Formats: sequence, C-alpha cells, structure tokens
Amino acid sequence: MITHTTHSDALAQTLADSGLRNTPQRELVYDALLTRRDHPTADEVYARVKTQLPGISLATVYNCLETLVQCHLVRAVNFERAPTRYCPNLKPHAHFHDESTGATHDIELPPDLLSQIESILPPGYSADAIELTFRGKLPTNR
Amino acid sequence: MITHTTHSDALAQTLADSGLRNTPQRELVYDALLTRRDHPTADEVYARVKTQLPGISLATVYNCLETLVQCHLVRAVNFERAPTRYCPNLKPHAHFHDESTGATHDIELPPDLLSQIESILPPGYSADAIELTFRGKLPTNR
DNA sequence: CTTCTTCTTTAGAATTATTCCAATTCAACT
DNA sequence: AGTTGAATTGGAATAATTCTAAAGAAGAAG
Repeated sequence: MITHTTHSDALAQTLADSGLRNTPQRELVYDALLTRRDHPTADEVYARVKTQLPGISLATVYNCLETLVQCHLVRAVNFERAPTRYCPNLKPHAHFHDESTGATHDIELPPDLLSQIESILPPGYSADAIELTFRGKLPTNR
Repeated sequence: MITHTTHSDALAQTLADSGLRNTPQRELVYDALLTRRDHPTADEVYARVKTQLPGISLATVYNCLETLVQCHLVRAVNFERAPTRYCPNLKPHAHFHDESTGATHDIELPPDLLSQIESILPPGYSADAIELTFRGKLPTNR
C-alpha cells in the first residue's frame, strides 16, 4: 500500500479540479492533518510542518488550511473562543470537547439522526452546514 | 403587566442566589438582551446600553454579559470566528445563521430529538452542553 | 528556452475581539 | 462614619487571524 502517494494524488486531483496548484507546502500541511488526526490548531500544524520544511511561514500554513477547507478536504472546527482546529474526517460527525484534557473526539453521526436534525428546520430554511458539538468531562479513569 | 419589574426581580433574585449584587449596569445589559432578542454582539449591547447610561464602559458590558452567562440567564453563541453573540432564550434550541443577512434565528429543539442526540455519545461520555448550529441562506423573497 | 502571466509563498504589519490591570467607586454591614 | 469586598472604569495587553506588498515558482505562449 502506497499510502503517501495515494493521499498526494487525491490532493493533487482535488486541487486541480478547483484550478489550484499542488505545492510542497499544501502537501505537508495536509499530511500533518492525516498523520495525527488530533484536531490540531494552525499553530500546532505550523510546528509539525516546520520540522520537515523549516522555511515555511505561519501565514502559509493558514493559507494552506484555508485552501484545504475550501476544497472540502478538511473541516474547520470551532469551540467557543478557542483557536480554530482542523480535522480531515469528511464523514458526517459531531465533536466532543473534553474540558479536562482539552482533547477533541469525533462522534459518529448516524445518517438518520442527521436527517432528523435537518427536519427541525422550518419550511424554506436549508442548511449548507450543520455543526453539532458537545462539551463535557470524560471520566479520568481511562 | 409590569414586565420590567418582573425581569428586574428575576435578575436580582438569580444574582442574589449566586452571591452577586444587582447593579444598574447588569440590569441594563440584561434588559438590552430581552428587549431585542436579535443575538447582539458585546459591541452592539454596548451601543444600546450607552444611550441609557452613557458612562458605561465596554469592559463592564463584557463583565455583565459574562456574569449573566455564569448565572445561566443568557447563552453565549459562537459562529465560526465571528464575535460572540448573546441570547436570553433559555429553552433548548438550535441556531440558524443566515449567511446572506448575518441574522441569527432560534430553532426549536424538541426534547425527544435532544435526547436522541445525546444518545449518540459513547458510554462514559456525558455532555454539560450541546450546541447545534446550522449555516445557510434563507430565500430572499420573504 | 525566454518571456508573460498568474498563482503561491513569505515576513511583518495590522486588525479585532477579548481579557487583564490598577485605580476608583459603590454598597452592605458594622 | 468606617471598613471591607464587590463592581466598574479606562486603558494597556493579548492572541488568533488577516492583510499587504514584495519575492519566488510554475505553467503557457511564442
């Protein structure tokens, strides 16, 4: 299995479809998200990518992340006023924000629940995006 | 119906229960939210309250809003990276953010759907708060 | 293979919502 | 009236993000 190439190809393809170029920066940022799916902030992505491309700038990391979000390869996740976190999980899912550790966990969102949620919208309303987030504390004994 | 007094009393009572004092600033900020339930930002609340109490400071508005949130009289609502908005609707509800106008609409959240949503959490998880937000465009012909 | 054009990256400045801070004011209770 | 703790205030500080202008790369056209 040639995972790396597969990811790169998918990225290159999706970028091309949007009339955008593939660049080492974009690949590394995307890889950083895929390698550790722990919902890092832009700063954390910056730190990780810098080990492989020391010259990269924080502005570029922001640019790349924004590009990936635009291409629908990545989701931006916001909790209250905290820095935006990024998530390469494309399946519909909710987020659980553990207040004790600060960690973020993906929660599977069954399709039928998703449609039930959509159905509470009054007639005429239609949603481009739905965000469902939980906040709470996980038991410490895990 | 002596609405104003009722609100004030409820506020005073809730503050007292939390060992906090009632102040003109807190009353005015709370009133501003109740009078126009349009999910204003702190800045907007500041502008409204200043007409009645010109000396109030923005820091105080932030303090009062935070106090009201702590007392569970008001909910803070966040959309993406936009400034926090404040909402005196205490019933469980979702939010619809209209991208064309920037307006925010409350969406009734039936109790049974709420419990269905909670039930997708894996065992051991328990949520202190649930946020459900829709983003989309409303038809212009309304 | 040179030139043109356009996209991308870069460093640093700018923005902006929010929080912090130290000093004053206020209100309740002796 | 005096003390104490809470609340307010103006301004400075913070921090995530965006903007800007210049330099760099990369594909297209000649």
